[in-house]
Amino acid sequence: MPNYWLLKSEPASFSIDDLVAAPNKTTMWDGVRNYQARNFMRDQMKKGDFVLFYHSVTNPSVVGLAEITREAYPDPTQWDPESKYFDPASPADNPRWYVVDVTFKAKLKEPLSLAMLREVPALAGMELLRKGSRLSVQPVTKEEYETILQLSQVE
DNA sequence: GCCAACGTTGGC
DNA sequence: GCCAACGTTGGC
Repeated sequence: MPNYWLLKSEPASFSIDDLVAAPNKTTMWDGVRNYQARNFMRDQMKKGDFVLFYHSVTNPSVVGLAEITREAYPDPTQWDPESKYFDPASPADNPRWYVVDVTFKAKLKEPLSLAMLREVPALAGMELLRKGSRLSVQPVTKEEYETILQLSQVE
């Protein structure tokens, strides 16, 4: 059984169009530096899992669909002193941070804004809509995912 | 730009 | 182990 996820990204740093433009429409989801998010990626994400791609901060909205195409492996940026994600405290033999590969599937015809999603009763329990929710990698139920699909018209 | 909600750090 | 201080996220 596949899992369903929502991944947040600030479009100014990495947008759905950046994912479309990436080689093989695939990117390494690096820079996650939150343990709860890390645990989801490392312990639960499986190849073939479904992903909602969410733009935060600028016009917060679900903007597209993606897929997990490679399961967790160590995040190389944690050992790169040039990277802003550099973590000198992460041991080479016991990596603290992980990435997965994410591949583009589709854009929504129209973004589904946070404000719109808040008005959908079936989504009332979504982590995304919880006050103070900041988790950038979060599980979504199959029902929530399918509700989003129904609300959106995928290109 | 403001600020609420979180997560992390570090002194004790 | 507690908790104040600090830094960050992210909606508005």
